Amino acid sequence: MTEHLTNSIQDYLKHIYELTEDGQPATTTALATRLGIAPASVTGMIQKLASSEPALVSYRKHQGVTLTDKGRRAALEVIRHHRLIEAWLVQTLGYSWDEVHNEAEKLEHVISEELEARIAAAMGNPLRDPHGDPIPSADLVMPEDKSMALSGLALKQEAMVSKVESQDTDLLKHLESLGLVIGARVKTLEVSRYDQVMRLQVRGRNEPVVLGPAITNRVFVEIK
Amino acid sequence: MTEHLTNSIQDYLKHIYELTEDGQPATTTALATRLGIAPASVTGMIQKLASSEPALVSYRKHQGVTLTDKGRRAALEVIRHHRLIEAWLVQTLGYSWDEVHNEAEKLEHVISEELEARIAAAMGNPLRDPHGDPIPSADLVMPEDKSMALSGLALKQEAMVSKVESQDTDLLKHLESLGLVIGARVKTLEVSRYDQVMRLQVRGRNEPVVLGPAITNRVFVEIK
DNA sequence: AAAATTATTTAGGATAGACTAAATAATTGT
DNA sequence: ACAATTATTTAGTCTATCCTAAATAATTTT
Repeated sequence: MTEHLTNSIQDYLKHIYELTEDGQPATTTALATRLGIAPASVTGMIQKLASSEPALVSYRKHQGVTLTDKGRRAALEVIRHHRLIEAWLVQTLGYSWDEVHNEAEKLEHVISEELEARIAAAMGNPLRDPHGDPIPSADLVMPEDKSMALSGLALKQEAMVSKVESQDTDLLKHLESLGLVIGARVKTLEVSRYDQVMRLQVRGRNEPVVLGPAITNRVFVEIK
Repeated sequence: MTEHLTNSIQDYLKHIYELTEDGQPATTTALATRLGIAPASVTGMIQKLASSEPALVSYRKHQGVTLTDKGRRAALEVIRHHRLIEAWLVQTLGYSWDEVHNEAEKLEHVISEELEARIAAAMGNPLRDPHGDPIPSADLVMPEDKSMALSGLALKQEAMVSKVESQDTDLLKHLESLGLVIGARVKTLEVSRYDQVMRLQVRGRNEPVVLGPAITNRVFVEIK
């Protein structure tokens, strides 16, 4: 019984993947929040995914959900689609990074493997999407992500912005105006670790910028 | 009550549009065949579309269906999406005209107006898709289609191939091998009108080709 | 024009995936 | 450790869209 993966199921798997990246099972409520549906509905779907053949998730009451191998591969497939599409729309249709998310959210479920391959080939098999997130390879291996939150950077340390974890258009536009885009070089001038506030020198910019946790926890860097 | 148009409803409207292009209402069975579902299911959906506010189709029992103005605009929107996407995939990802149909069939339902506009702009607002079908304009006007079936050409008449009405990959490949692609110049050498068989000179090709109705009724031409 | 055939509609169900309200389990605060 | 709070699950519904079987209407044949 080769189960057809509906849009809805693909979304569940994608979000479970993201919620379990820290190694912890995903909770019903967290999933419900992300999916924008009621917790009770999530429980129902989870039970179905856990008892399907083959099972896509592994689940024990009140213990949260994790992906099985099958489920993980399906999730990576969707994530690969999403990130390739974002990169493609930005590169070929002049979208900006803050505009592509919703479009990719819909397209990710309907492109064929053939189209996926053509998009990837047309762009030379990119490793990152416009937000800096790694794009799983065609054989569904997620590239190692060596980035760390800006808030984790030590004093006087230099690094390069490698990823921004947000789909909030306003925030993304703001970051752009600060020069905090993928590839930007930064150096910490002052850090207040407790509340994750920092003063930062952005290469190519005269004035340092002062950032709060809403930003320092969402902008990721790699030490060069 | 702004009804959300589901994929399913968009498909109904698109097929009703195509079936009613000859001015005749679409029958339940014809629609069912095209949609690949049971006639009874079509009746149910039609009744719903006819009684929605605003109505998308106009319907009287046993008399078939036609589109209302609202319905026609919705159908043209889907058709515009479909044809723009076909043109786009062919032009930017090297698809051939016989491969894009299924892909467009899925994408047509999920692209935003914004993406539609960007695709159209990137291609200079094309008037025809790769099959030669007219692409409705952004304000949903279908360009006049002056083409006629190849089988309707008179003896010794010259014309240009302007459209091919088929999604059959094998047929499309065959036509390609005969040189019968959009833009090809042809001249009728011999016609057997009764059974729609004809012998045709294709410009740039040494030997004439002999064609039966499976082809002469699906290849359309414009007299230059 | 009656009979036979074909097309269409009605009636009754199924499934997917959401919801709410109520019940239960787990966690947190004191 | 017990009470209060929060998270999760169960039970029962709802909507969209499909299905099959049976009934009816339209069309075609004779």
